[in-house]
Amino acid sequence: MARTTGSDGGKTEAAIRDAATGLIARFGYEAMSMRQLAAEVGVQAAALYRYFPTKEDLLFALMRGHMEALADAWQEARPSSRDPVIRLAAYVENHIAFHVRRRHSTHVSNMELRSLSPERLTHILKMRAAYEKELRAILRDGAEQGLFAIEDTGLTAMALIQMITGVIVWFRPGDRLSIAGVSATYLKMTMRLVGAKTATEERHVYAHA
Amino acid sequence: MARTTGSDGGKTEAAIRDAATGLIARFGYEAMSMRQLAAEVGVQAAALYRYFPTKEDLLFALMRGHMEALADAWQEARPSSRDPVIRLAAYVENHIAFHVRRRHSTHVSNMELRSLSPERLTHILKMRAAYEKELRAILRDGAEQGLFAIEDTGLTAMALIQMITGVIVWFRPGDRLSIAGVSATYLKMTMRLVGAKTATEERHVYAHA
DNA sequence: GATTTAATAAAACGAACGTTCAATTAATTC
DNA sequence: GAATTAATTGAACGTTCGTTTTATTAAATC
Repeated sequence: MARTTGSDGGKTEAAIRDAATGLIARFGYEAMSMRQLAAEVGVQAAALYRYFPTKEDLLFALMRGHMEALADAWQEARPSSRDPVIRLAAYVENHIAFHVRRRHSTHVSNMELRSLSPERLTHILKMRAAYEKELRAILRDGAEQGLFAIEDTGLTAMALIQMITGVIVWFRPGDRLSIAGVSATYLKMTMRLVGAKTATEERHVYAHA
Repeated sequence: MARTTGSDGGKTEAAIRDAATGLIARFGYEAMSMRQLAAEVGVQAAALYRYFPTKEDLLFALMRGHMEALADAWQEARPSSRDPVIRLAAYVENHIAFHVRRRHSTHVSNMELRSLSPERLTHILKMRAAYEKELRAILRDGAEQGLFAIEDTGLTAMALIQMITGVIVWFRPGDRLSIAGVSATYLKMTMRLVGAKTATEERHVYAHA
């Protein structure tokens, strides 16, 4: 046999990306063989090489796609308001929603960086840095306006990112908690962590004093 | 040649563990070959099999050793006080100090769980669960005594663990920040995150009101 | 100092790996 | 409907992998 009935390049490439994301997330990049991936797609191993010249090209394509989707999602979710509290809330909510929605893809991008060539590693890290820079800007603005009580903007940004990305480590859709509930709780923790004074909290503080 | 002058089983095993921890942390478990490890130790690949029957046995030994060391460190650092604030501070400080000190080992234990057999994975996860249970107990006690403002003990514990373990992702000894400085900042963020009312903060709140 | 045991080297095993190549068939173009 | 292009197969290549076996030498024992 050779070309199969109904075969289509576009569909096959998408199927490869999907299957690879799942397999790498589950077993790891090194542990996934090209033959295993081909079997998952329903194709022979050689067919993969029409779409991705090497295994590493495939990994890089997945990671770049993930980072581009993340940047796009944030552009879409970014609020027009200049209020740091509103912007921080939007950042956290978009981050959690995106990463839960794309759990496997996130796992790949976070765990397999060391399998990238130095140039490609740098490329992905730059995309990540640009995204994280947005959070630091929000924190800096909030601190300058006296809305946040922050010791170190860089440290706080890293702590927040680790915390909110960590959701995907334990969260499973259909758990006792809904995505919305988890997101709301993480938002409250975030606001306390940065020392934000919300209207509610101020009322509580005054009542207490 | 065969047995070499000055060769010693105890020393060789320790050298294998050290070298393996470094190599797996850098390149990943699957990517590290037994020949590469042997070369790092300064020995032939076959010699490794006198100490660890299989590659997976070696990985499991490293992970179990890491978790045991973590449990020991916490037993050592655990305060006699029953005050949740003091206990939480001790937990966070010990956690950060331990993980920074054993960065490579931590990376191995956090990233390579999927290379373990199901039984061994369960074993390591149980050790981890026991350690994290201590944190949940502290948070629960603090919440019950009205010292912490926490929505969900389990969620908060996970968020805290992700946050304070994340230090090792970006922290490099000899950075612009000292371990003590980072630890102090993370402790403040922790206390705010759980809504702890410290003496200092209460004074500040009252002065503000 | 002979004997036993511990530690290692050297070579080899079969299996699996990423990748390539030539052949073959489906879909498209003219 | 013939010619061309796109998609895929099946088989093979050389390499590397984890692991085993056998032989050899250093250290420990008596």
